[in-house]
Amino acid sequence: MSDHESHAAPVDPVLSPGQLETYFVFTEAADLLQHQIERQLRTDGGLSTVQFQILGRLSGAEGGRLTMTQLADLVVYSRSGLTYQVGLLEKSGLVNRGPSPDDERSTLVAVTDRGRALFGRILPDHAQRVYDMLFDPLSDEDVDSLREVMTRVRDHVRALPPRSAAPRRRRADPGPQG
Amino acid sequence: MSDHESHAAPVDPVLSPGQLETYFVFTEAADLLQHQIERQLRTDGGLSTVQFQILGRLSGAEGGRLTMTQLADLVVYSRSGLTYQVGLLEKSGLVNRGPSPDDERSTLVAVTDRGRALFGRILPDHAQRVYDMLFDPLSDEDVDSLREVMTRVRDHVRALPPRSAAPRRRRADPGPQG
DNA sequence: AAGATGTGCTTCGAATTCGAAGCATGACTC
DNA sequence: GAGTCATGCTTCGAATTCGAAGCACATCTT
Repeated sequence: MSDHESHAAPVDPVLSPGQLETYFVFTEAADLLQHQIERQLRTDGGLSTVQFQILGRLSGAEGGRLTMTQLADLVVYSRSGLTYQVGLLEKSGLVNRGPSPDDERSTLVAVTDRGRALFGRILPDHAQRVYDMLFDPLSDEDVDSLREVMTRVRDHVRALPPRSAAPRRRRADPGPQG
Repeated sequence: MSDHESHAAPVDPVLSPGQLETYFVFTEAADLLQHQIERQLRTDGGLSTVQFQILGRLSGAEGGRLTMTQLADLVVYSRSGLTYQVGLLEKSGLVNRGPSPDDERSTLVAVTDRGRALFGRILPDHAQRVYDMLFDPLSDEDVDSLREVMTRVRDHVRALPPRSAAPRRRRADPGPQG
């Protein structure tokens, strides 16, 4: 034990006990919800959560279509994963893919009528299930508070500089001592 | 579709607009956090989130050991998935598996010293990262509120009757028609 | 105490996931 | 307008995921 407390003494924990507990409970609850939802959607409509989200985002989008990148960003999914999932949906006739007039590189994904119909058919049951799991035990104030807090967190995370997000080299980086 | 509006009239949406928005934002934020954390842990300690959670749960457990089932339940993971992950951790010498004295069927998983060491080494950075992402934009009251709300949700979901949870046939099921 | 039913874990197979690499188009500089 | 860097998407390979089925032990019933 040669710790004659130099400069770094008792090492303040970065997270207070309350924060740690909050983090754990948040994670646990989110995982539980996620698994239940996955199961429900699969059973009820034969869709995975991502597929459901894709249909939902497209149904809500201007003109019912979005580019692959926009979609990947909205549903928080990898590009390659999205390619795979959209491929499945297209095979099932729930979405279409076509070239973008604006940008020759882009692919526009659009919901089909069947896609909209399926989404509309599934939504009520899904909403009911979400209500039973998430909102049933919460008051209106709880919901408002939760929305407010999570919105702030989401915006904060989205605004954070991507940690190791230079997979593609950045342009002429002036560097540390530029 | 011979729906000549029978008893079910305008179909009140199950979720209010506020609830729907809350659900979306919650999901989005949780997914964002999850992805970031996954990446950070992988980069920083060579572990997946589940592996990290397993080490954490074991480190915090009485005697540093738990059965596979207890562990699967705590980290919210499938049994077979846990078998796989624990197998990986064992290969890396971070945990041990052994028979349970109480129940010959059970397997007891225990953290090794190396496992504890690794977990302890990784934790601070992880905590810092969680702070930056989740707690930085929140006040103390926000954190308290979030913990309280999520605790209620977690307990509620845990208490719910498993929806389609009869993967193994139930005992002498009288069946639909006796 | 034998037979039936329940529980704990692993194996197996099929589907999904992601990052890295590849390919094509766009944008910017000189 | 050729060269260079940036962006959008897909392909590829390797790793992970889950449920169903299988195996072994435990518990309950008669």
